[in-house]
Amino acid sequence: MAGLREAKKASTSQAIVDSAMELVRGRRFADVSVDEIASAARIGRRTFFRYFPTKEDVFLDRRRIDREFITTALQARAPAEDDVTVVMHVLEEVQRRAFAAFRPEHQAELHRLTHFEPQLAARSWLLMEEVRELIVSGLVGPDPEPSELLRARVLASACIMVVDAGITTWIEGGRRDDLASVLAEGAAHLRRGFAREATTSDGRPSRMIP
Amino acid sequence: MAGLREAKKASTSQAIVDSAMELVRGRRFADVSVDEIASAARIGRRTFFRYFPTKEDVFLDRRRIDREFITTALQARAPAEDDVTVVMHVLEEVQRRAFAAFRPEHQAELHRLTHFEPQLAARSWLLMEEVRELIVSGLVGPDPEPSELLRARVLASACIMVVDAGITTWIEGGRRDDLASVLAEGAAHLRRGFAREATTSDGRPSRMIP
DNA sequence: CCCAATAGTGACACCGAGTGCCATCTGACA
DNA sequence: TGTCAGATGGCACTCGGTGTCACTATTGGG
Repeated sequence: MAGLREAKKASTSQAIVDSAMELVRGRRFADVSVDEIASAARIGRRTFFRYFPTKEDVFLDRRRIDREFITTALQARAPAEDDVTVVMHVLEEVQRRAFAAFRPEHQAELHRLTHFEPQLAARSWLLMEEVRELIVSGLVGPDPEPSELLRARVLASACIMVVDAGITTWIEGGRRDDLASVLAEGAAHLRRGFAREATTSDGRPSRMIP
Repeated sequence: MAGLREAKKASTSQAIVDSAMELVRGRRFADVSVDEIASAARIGRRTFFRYFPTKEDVFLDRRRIDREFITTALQARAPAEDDVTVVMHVLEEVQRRAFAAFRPEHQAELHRLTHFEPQLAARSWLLMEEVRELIVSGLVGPDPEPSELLRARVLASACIMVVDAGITTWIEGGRRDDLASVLAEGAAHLRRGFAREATTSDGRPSRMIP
C-alpha cells in the first residue's frame, strides 16, 4: 500500500498548519517564529522547511492555484455567456477552493492574515497576478493583438478586483448581505461601465456626478 | 545655512541607490547583498539600514506616495469630468512622480525589478493598494453606503489595472504605440463596460443584470 | 577661533529566516 | 528479517535586520 509514509506526511503537514494557526491567533505574523511553530508541531526546525519553503507558505501554500481548472473552465464556457459572467464564476470557484484547503475554524484568521499582514498580503497579490494571467490566456485567442490583450487584461483584473472589493465591502458591512449578491452588484458595474453617473440607493445623486 | 549635513545625507542616499542600481543590473535582487551595496556606496553596513529600513526600500522608498496630491486632485476635479477620466489622470500623475524620483537611466531597470522580482513586485502591490484606498476615499462622500463604496472600489481598482495592464501591453508591444493612447483605450473599456461580447455587436442583456 | 552640544557613523553582538551537509532513524518490500 | 530509499533533525553557515556604544564630524554660541 505504501500508504503509512504518505499518511504521516499529511498529518505532519496538517499539524504544522494547525499549530501555526493557533499560535498566530491575535498575534502578528512576524512575532511567531518558525522555532515556535516547529516545536508546537513537535518536529525539528529543519523538518519544517522540508514541508514549507518559507514561513509564509504555511498560510499560502495550500491556496496553490488549480491552473488546470482555470484553463478548462474558460475553454468550456457556454457561448452565450458574456465574459464578465464566465470570469466571475471562475474566480468565485478559485476563491472557494483556496479557502476550502483550510479548516473552517481557521478561515476567518486566514482572511485577516492575507489582508492585514503585509508580508502575506503582498504574497497574495502575486497569486492573484498569476490567476489574472491564466484568465487572460483563456480569454484571448491564439496570437492576440495588443488591443485584444489589453481588453482581456483589464477585464480579468477588474473581475479580480470585484471579488476582492466585494469581499472586503461585505466583511466591513458586517456580512449582512449575501456575498453572492454583492459580487453580482460589482459584476453589474463592470458590464454597465462607469461612463454614466452613479446614484446612491436612496436615489440621491452622488456629489461627483455632473 | 545648516546645509552641509543635509547635503551629505542626500548624497549618501543617492550613492546607495546608484550603487544598488548598478549592482542589480542583470542580476537577481536576492543575489545582491546589503554588504555589497554598502561597500559599493562606501558606507558601513549599519549605516545602510539608517537610510533604508529594508533592502527592498532602496528601490521602492522613493516611490513613496504623495497622499496629499491624490486627495487634493480628487477634490479639485471639474464637475463635468466623469470618474474614469479623473482617476486616470490622478494615476498617470502618480506613476509619473514615482518614476521621476529615479535617474532616467535607471527607470527601465526599476520597471523590471518592480514587475519581475517577486519581493519587489509584491511590495509594489501594497503601494497600489494604498493608492486605491486613497482614491476611494476621494471618490465617495462622507459616510458612504456599502453600495457606493463597492462601486468606488471597483472603479479605482479597475483604473489601476488599466494603467498596469496598459504599461505591460505597451512594453510587450515594443513601445510602438503612444502610451497615452493605450491608456485611453483601456479607459474607454471601463467607460463602455464589458457587457457585450467582443464578437457580438448587439446589446444582448446579460441574465445576471438585475 | 575654540568649545560644547548634537547628529551621524560604523564596529560588535545578537536574532530570526533559510540552506547545505550528514549521521540517524523508519517505513517499504523482498 | 534484512536491505534500502526516504524522512528526520542536529550543526554550522549566510544573509537581512536591530540594539548598543564608542567615535567622529557638523553646528552654533561665546
